[in-house]
Amino acid sequence: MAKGLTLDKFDKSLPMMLYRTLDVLIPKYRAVFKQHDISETQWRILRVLWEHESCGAAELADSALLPASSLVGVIDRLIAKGLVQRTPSENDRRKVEVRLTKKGRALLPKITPKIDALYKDLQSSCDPKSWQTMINTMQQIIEAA
Amino acid sequence: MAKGLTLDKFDKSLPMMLYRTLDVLIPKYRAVFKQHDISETQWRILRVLWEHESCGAAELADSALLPASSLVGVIDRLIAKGLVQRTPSENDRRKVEVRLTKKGRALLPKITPKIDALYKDLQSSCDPKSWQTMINTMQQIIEAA
DNA sequence: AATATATGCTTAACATGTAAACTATTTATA
DNA sequence: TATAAATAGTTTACATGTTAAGCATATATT
Repeated sequence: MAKGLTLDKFDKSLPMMLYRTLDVLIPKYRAVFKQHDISETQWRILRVLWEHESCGAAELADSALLPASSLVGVIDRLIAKGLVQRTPSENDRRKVEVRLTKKGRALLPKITPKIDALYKDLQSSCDPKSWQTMINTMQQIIEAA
Repeated sequence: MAKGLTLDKFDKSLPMMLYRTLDVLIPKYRAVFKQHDISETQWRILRVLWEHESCGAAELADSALLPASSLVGVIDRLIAKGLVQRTPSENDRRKVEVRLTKKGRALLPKITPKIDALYKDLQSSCDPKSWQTMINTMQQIIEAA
């Protein structure tokens, strides 16, 4: 809020606080991803595939918090980079399976430690109890919705 | 997370929780804004202008948490709807002043009560102390950044 | 005053989000 | 089984985000 005007009630509202928090966190992540020429969105895909060998598009979109229609282009670009591949499913010919390539899999252990370090650092700037309350309260809001 | 796969550590990470929380909140807001044919982004602009008669573009972008380059198009579309106007500043000819039109100002009291009600409802689903801890912890993260 | 630098906004190119429609299958139902 | 309905993914059109560059004006330096 360097030059920002003040509208206290608005500024401290939950949506604005969520946006603002992301606005300070994501650039830090992006700086890491940029070193490996991927976007934060692309990272979310890779991160899911890392733990789930093969995913249908719907699962993948859901797990990475991407709208299905956005996923298409993101996967296209990951394929162009040789990080994932798309295979039509055999059982259900509507489905598509997405999986990491060797190159994609090789990328993850290079990035993950940096991200983990970043996260640990972030977490250490907060009281653990407050942190947990923050997470739990968000979880509660999500579940109540 | 209807169909979402489970990656507990990832799912509960702060960025993902922030995204997920926004993902449940923003659609509720959008439903209100849609009734008045504006987007959530446009609303943030109007909301700021409501309390600040006339804003330079930089202030406005900062206050509404929009990148300056996005602001241009958003303002263009708000002008097309007749809700705001752009006036070149007299003192500094680089600057532009943005302000509500009569129509724009008239829109606000129609939307605000619905948004306030929505917010009150949201807040009532949480323990006030937890809520405040959540907000404070985010504020702390923002300031630490 | 002349030049350099900074500032404020805009433009451009591309990635992603949003909403709705569309296609090809599959599954359910008459 | 023929038809309707649901599902999986894609496409489209448009709004917005991201990054970098561009342009005009203003300010600082010499």
